[in-house]
Amino acid sequence: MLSERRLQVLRAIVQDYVGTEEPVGSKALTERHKLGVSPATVRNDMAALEEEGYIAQPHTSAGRIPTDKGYRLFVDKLAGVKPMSPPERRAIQNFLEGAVDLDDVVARTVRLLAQLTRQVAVVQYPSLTRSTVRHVELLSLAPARLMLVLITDTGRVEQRMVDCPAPFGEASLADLRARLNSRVAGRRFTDVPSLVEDLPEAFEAEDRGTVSTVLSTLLETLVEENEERLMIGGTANLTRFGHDFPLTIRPVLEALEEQVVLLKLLGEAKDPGVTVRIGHENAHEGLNSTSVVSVGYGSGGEAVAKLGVVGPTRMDYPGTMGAVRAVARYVGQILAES
Amino acid sequence: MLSERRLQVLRAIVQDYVGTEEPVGSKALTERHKLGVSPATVRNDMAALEEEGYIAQPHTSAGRIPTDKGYRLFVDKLAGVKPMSPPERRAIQNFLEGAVDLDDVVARTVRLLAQLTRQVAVVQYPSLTRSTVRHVELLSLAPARLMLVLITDTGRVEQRMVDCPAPFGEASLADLRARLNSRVAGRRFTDVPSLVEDLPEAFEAEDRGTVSTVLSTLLETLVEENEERLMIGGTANLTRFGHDFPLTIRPVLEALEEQVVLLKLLGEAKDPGVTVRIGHENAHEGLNSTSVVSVGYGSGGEAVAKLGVVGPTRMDYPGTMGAVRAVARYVGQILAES
DNA sequence: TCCTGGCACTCTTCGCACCCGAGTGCCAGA
DNA sequence: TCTGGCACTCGGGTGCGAAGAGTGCCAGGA
Repeated sequence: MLSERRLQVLRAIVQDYVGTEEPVGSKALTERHKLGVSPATVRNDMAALEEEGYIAQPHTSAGRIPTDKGYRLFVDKLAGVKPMSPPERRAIQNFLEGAVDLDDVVARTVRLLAQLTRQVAVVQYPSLTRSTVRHVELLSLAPARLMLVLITDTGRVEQRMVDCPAPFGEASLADLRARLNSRVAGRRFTDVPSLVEDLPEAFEAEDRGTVSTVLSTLLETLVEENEERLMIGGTANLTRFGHDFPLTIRPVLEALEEQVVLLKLLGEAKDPGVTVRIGHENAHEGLNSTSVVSVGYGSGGEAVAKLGVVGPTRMDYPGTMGAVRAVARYVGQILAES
Repeated sequence: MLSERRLQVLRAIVQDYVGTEEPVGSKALTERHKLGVSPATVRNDMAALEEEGYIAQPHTSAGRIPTDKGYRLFVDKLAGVKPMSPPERRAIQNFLEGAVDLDDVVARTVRLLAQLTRQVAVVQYPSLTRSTVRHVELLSLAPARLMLVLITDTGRVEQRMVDCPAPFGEASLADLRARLNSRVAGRRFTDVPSLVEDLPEAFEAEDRGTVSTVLSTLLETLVEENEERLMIGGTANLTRFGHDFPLTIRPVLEALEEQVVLLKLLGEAKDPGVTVRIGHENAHEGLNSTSVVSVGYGSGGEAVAKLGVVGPTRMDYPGTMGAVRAVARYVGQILAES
């Protein structure tokens, strides 16, 4: 177990390194932090911390920088979440309240997060699977062609074309629309399949094929998780990454373009609170020198999607976590109101 | 007027510089291109080209690189559009045909363009203003709350909330829905305002307020050009920009995040064919060292939106123009089919 | 037992001088 | 009008030495 002072030394190293972006030495540490001990003592502590794998030196005779393990300890034990100041909170709220529709909410959230954290922001659209159905609409586009429109309680709209096996009359269409809505409106997505199972039986034989097709399209839409979209912003902040960054930035940009990777990344965060994945803790190789700070957000008490930021492992964790948490909270509120 | 040979020299300089990314000297030119003259002659030609502002040297005693003006001449007079090869065409078509909905079409187009050109691809969603209305749907969410859903012929869906000044009965709603659709379905957006102008008069006095509100929301949605969205991809290709690129890449990333800037950029291209904007021809400062190759695309004969790529001024113009043109053509086909 | 000051050692990072080569401009001659 | 030759320029790479930052270790003191 590390002594209290050694933990303080680690904390100081992390803070200084995050601030200066340069390896921090024993002398500089004692000057900038009131540790009450001499550089020599700090050197001993540093040697111990290095032994344990919390810090490392880029080359012999350079200062120390925290390792992933060091950041992990820092995040878990040494630093809390820095709450947003009241003015910041008001600014967040004001900015989000101007949104006119779901796209706008997400777009504003991305910009806000990117600005607050000065990092790359990722916001997942409210997921379908955990939402409830607000309304299902059926439109006849051609004799044997329907459009299915699904509206969720988070204001999201999905549409699908349906090619009917047989022509479908306007009366049947109205009937189906009414029955469908009376059964599923207000219900959770996961409950829908069992609720509509026996619906074809209520129709004439000639219409059953079409009804089944419509239903299966609806169910497909409901479970289509890979359709989950996300929005990214603040990529310009990647340029603050480091000096050697042509090599660093490229895999990150590539990873950010792979929606699958990002969705998986956000999905991994299971905690109710803010989740931090540091460096190699990220499964994706291109993100091995980045940290991901993510959190779930939702309109009710329950999370329907995730949002977060991606930045260098050398980031201001308390501040970033605070910003992410605050934004998630306010987005949830906005979604609940709309 | 420049002699034929000098134009050839310029062409050779552009081609070599695009290939090698290094300033090209007179000796190297005569070795790599069969100009039939000695380096000394080429030097004279180069001096003339430099005098005219088509090329420049980064420092004394370095090779020459083309200026924006030089690229402009190259694009206008010295190089055509390189057509895609049949296999490439087939690949494009196959890739786009797998798309399931409009979002998917746009997403695939972006990826395709980025891969083909190895540059940043920008695709604007089919614009509302030039489209026609396929269907307008009205849903009652609460006694005094409606949702307006607008479906366009390009498969795009827009939804808006409408807060009614007075409760609106289900019968009135059906009436409005029917009248609205009979008037505007299949019509162009620009014609809609005059078509619905007198609609409130057909309703009872108590409903007129609501009808007007619905109509004005609809009209707002139709003209809301700033709502035009776009999708960006291939930003990782920015890392191939150059050596000094921390400074170069940043303003580009920032410009790419400003949708307004990009929309304006694409919008500027008025030509029916492929438009190329080189370096300082781009109004936005951050894009002064990039070129934008863009073209309109559409489902019918008419363009409904734009797409293009953003890359360094040192790019393969013929190839890029060919790829952009081909992709636009096939996207148009796909949209027409759906 | 733990902290401290001192000291020798290790590396990296300039700054500087230097050379080399690519490329140029110009000129005289074909 | 083109060509070959020649002197000149300048950026990039290399080698060396000094400076500086930082470390590890050790012996002495609370």
